[in-house]
Amino acid sequence: MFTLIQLESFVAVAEELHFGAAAERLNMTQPPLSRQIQLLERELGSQLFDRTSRKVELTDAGRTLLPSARQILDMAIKTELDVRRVSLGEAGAVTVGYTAIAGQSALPKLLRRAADEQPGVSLILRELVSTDQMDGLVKGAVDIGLLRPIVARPGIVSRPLMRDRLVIALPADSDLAGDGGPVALRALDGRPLMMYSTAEARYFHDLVLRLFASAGAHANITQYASQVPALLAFVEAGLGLTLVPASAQGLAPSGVQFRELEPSRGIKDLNRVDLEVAWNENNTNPAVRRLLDLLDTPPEDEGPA
Amino acid sequence: MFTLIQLESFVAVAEELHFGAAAERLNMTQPPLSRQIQLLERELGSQLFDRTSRKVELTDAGRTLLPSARQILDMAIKTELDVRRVSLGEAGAVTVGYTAIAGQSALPKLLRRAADEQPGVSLILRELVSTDQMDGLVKGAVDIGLLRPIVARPGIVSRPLMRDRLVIALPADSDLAGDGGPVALRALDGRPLMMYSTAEARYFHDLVLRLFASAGAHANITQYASQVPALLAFVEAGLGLTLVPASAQGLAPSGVQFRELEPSRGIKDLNRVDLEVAWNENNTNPAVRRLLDLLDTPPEDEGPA
DNA sequence: CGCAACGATGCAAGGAGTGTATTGATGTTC
DNA sequence: GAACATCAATACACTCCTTGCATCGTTGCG
Repeated sequence: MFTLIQLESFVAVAEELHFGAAAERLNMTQPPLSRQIQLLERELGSQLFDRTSRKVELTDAGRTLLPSARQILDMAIKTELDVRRVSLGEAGAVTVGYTAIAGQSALPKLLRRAADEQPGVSLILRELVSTDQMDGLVKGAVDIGLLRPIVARPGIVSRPLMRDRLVIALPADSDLAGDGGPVALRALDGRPLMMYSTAEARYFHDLVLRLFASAGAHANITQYASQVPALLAFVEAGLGLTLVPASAQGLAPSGVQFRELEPSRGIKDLNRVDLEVAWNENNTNPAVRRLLDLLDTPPEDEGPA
Repeated sequence: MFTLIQLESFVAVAEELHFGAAAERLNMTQPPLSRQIQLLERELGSQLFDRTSRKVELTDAGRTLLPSARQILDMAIKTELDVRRVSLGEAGAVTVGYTAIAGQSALPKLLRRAADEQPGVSLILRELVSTDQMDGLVKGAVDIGLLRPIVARPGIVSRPLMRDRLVIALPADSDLAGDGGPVALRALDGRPLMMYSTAEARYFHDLVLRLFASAGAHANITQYASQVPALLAFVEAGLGLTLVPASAQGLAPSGVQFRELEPSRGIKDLNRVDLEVAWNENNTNPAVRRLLDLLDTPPEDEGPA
């Protein structure tokens, strides 16, 4: 694993394209700078610069690294500032975890109410899959989780926040649209399917596959995305169809239409998308308590009437 | 500036909450681990753990650092894999920069066409403000920029991609909606305004302020966000109104309506949102050329008829 | 071809980091 | 309250790493 010093060295050379000038900028001499770059190249197994005594140019690998290097360094600086800020006794920090889907529904609400009613609270927002949120809640790294119901862990309490279901998103001119009524899942057999990325929305990925399997239909996945608007954009573009939470219909481009899943045997029970708010009962942060109170509403089923 | 090793040490202790177990996990002994944590605490000026010989607990500062530390380490690993991948001679990598707004319009199109017509190209996507994109184009860190027109730089060529304008987004029950015709900007005077974050959408932030100034109206900004869908969600929730590109109307929740800006003196010329594609004429990457060809379409004015 | 510029390499010195051994503090049990 | 086990912090010695100075080798330019 490389060091941040090596990344800084790399960025300086990549921007100056001259080892001597870069060294001067970093307040060091050229030879150790040269060696840091070589160490980095060895670490990454990649030549980062094509260089002679007269020219220094970035390779493809170097050009790939540069924006990421900058981003990592920026994050390191920002992180240092965040930690100092909290440490200096500013308003309590609350770390909120949310799933990709909660980011489209429950999170905006929480943000709104927090901004209105608790302007002094510093929210640290982390998009995490539900299992990682639960780990974070157990360990104290996450104060509040917006996650799907999973196996309870000792010390973690939760409460229903939202209940939803999946609906079919079709291109405007799809032959599957019919008269506007529910569509059988079997009718989706073999159609190009826009699917949730397993890294960011594994629950939905798995739920969709379970729905297909229960209907004996083949899920022909041709594209992945982690965000519902991206999936819907693919549908609008005619790349295929997808299943999204009913609550996401408000995000739809105009060239997308929605249909309910026909509630055949097995589908009705499977097609359930719950969202909970969870926290660690040993969490003593009063700002967390206050945020939880903001979310103290009964479950609601969202979707068009 | 801390080291990634220190972050790894911190994460291990934060997860184990026991220096001995964390040291074992890191294949080192406890005393140097203790010292790494102390160095990190000194570097950040913050106590990260409250600890005795019997208990180790995260402080607020520690809890703030933990998710960021994880993210930085994740990014470092991902970056290393990306660089190796490019270096191993896989299909050419193309770094595409895009503004927050282009991410809602031009980018999805590019992605679609690239996936269809150039499946072997590895796209590295970076959301950057236009000036940072231009810097990246000059330096070679960005191959293709999707940005607003800014002062040309030597060696950078550009081409119009999209032309747009701002429209008013109102809650469904707004008294400003009138009969559906254009609304004067003066009528927005003092209304709660949802505004673009300067960090991510400075151009739009500034354009909105210029429009207000030219109409002699006061921009009463009460919320910031970096993404159009978030701004529209705020409008739907009744928090106020906003100005968005006409092309974004397809993203609107059902509880939001749009009105044109009345083309009074000054407004018509100011209310112009252009998007260009730019690249460095010295860029020799053939994959870049091919992607540029995909985007070779005349300017179009997007919006409802 | 000669020359200047500049990255790479060799060497020495100082600094940084590790493990072993030990100390000091903290909870628990009796 | 005392004894004890556990465990983080500290001291010391040793090894490795990093830096700067000096020099070499290569590259473009005139």
